[in-house]
Amino acid sequence: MHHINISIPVALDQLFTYESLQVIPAGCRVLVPFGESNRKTVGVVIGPSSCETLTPLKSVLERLDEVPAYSETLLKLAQWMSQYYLYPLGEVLRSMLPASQTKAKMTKVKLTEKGEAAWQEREHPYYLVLRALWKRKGSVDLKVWQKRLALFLETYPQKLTLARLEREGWLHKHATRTTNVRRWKDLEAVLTEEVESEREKHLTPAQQGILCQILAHGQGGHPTQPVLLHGVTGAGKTEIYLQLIDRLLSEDPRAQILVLVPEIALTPQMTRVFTARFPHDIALVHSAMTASERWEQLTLIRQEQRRILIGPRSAVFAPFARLRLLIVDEEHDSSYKQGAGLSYNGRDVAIMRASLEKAGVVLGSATPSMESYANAKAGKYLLLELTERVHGRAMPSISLIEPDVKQGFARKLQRVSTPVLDLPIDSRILDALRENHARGFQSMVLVNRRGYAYYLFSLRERKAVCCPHCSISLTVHQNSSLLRCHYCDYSQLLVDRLRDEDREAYVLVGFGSEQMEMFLREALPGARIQRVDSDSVSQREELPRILEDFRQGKIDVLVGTQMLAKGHDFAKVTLICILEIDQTLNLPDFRAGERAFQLMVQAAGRAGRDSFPGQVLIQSQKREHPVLQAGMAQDYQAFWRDQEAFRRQHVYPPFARMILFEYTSAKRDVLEAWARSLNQWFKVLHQKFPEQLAAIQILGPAVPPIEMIRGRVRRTVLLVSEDRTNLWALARQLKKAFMPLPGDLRMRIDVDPQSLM
DNA sequence: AGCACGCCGACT
DNA sequence: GTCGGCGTGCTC
Repeated sequence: MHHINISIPVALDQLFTYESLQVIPAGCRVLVPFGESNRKTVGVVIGPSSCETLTPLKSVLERLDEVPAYSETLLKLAQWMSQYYLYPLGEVLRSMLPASQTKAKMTKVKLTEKGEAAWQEREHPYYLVLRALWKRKGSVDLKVWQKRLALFLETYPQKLTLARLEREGWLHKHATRTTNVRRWKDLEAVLTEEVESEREKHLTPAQQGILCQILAHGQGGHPTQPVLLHGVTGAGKTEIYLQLIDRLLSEDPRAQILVLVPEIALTPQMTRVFTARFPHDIALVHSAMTASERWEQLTLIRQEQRRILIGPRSAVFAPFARLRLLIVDEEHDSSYKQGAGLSYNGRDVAIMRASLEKAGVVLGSATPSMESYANAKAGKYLLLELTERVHGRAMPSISLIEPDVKQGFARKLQRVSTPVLDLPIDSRILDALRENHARGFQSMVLVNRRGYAYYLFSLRERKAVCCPHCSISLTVHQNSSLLRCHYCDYSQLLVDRLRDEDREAYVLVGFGSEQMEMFLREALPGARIQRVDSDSVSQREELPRILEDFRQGKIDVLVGTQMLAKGHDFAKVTLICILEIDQTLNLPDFRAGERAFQLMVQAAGRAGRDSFPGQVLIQSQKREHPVLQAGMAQDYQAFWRDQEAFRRQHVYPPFARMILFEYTSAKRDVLEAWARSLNQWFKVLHQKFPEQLAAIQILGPAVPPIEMIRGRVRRTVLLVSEDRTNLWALARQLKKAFMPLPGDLRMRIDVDPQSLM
């Protein structure tokens, strides 16, 4: 009998020891009985256990991988992530494989025959409930089902529980078996369709120089240092990636390469470029794929049937056999940071993985994050800069226009469809749009928020109409017929909220993408206008289709949120209008300036890619703002100087590290009492460890800008310090000190938070 | 995080 | 008297 340590996906920082007849190597998944009910759970073998135990051990039920699912480096990476992100190892390991690949058991809820009959009979008293709970006949995941029930009872309060419905014979619970644990199976060598591979493009001397420096950097042993490739938009960074990959593959035919891209850039266009150059080498992962499709692509990488993987942040965990190079494109992009759960930054994990794999890593961006640029300046990264566009193409011009219209205006609710007196766009910008269209070119208009109007303002109460579950105003949608919360998806029909005579007491404030689209349709008669935001492109295939239509010239003007400014290249777009940069700058967030600068420069990068000069018009009342000045000149150095001073002065990243603790509870008084005990705890700690805490700022417990989300009140504690060691030590203490948390309190830890809201 | 145990209010 | 609410505590 062997004793082995196994990591289980539970919120516990400990390993569990099991018995096994065979020796199972580290990194293999196993099926084990866990907990009082011995529920079947997938664990990961960490190694042999040496310690003697007094209690009898349970036995491993089944070995799930012949060859470890987690390589040695992936296990090390998981351990590093667990430490760095203060997250239980078992949960980290689970997050590294595609969802539902590690679940052994799932509970489902199914209609009985009696239930199905009622589900189909309109007149049945239970028709409404059952329809709300089952979108179609068949099984529903228990958790999903319970959420649906809660939602239903909110509108139709009555006494209904799962147990009662089960007892009355409408439904029954059943557990699906362990069969959906994914195994690696040998794929037949997949035939790729014959594609004419595209020839390399000729590099400019500047590109050639960069390529040589990266290659030289990687020679003589291991390329230990990341490369930060800072190249203006249109400087041909992609071509450098392609030729770098090509050189590497001809040097080492078994080498594998990871290309990380922001989620939004995973369009057919992007993959076409890589596939054209390396027709038989591309594996691809993106969010529209099902778990099994991803699993299949990962298998191709694992079995070395493909040498290049393109994917979003989660691709950084792919089971490479021989990873030699990692490329992080648009490294500044905020989509590399996962928002919920284990909130890791794909770029940072990529750098750690590169170092563990002894592989090279190249970060590329036209607007590097201040974190990466600071690392480069400090000599931790090799900084390479491309300052000119290929083929001597001119940089687009950016001009700032101080609006001749009143901003922050409000409009009567009743006459929304008639032309309004206050215009959302300066007349010069509108003229430029008209003229550009008349000349046969395309334009893009960027606004900050989806929906129709930003919010509905009650004149009587002098405040915006808010979500009942979140302390945030509801956004007006669908030509002001619907109110929706962008945090919890709560929605309410306007007719349900106010009677007709009440309408006089409300006004609409702000132009969302939906209303901007309507406005432009009126203002630009004859132009074909399409809106792009997460409402209009909810279906997965829709965005690529719209972008393709746009590329083919079937659309004249794209209106949308900032997602338009990211990574798409359109040859005939010669005018881009950014209407609300001031609001971006005004956000109560120390990264506001960085976001605004990125938006301007990235948007400018979309304009005039081909042989037509591009123009960017920024509507702003802050002409003197140094960030806007830097943005207009597309001068990263000027931006850096301004923000560096500001961030150093306030000790913000990248000159300090941050760890954010968020505590939530459904009850405000519970949370307030909790905040007091946290304060007490910090006070005692300060007395005990004055030196260690001297260099750490403890901000909070504080009320965050959005105090309540999804019916849970929030408090935050922000730890800031330049002293990494003591910062993490304090965070670990704070995490441990109150475990387990009393009552319904929940804690979320966000290391290197992207947002402090 | 699940899941079971256990101790109190309101229904047949 | 039971059903079912959710606080508490454990998981090799």
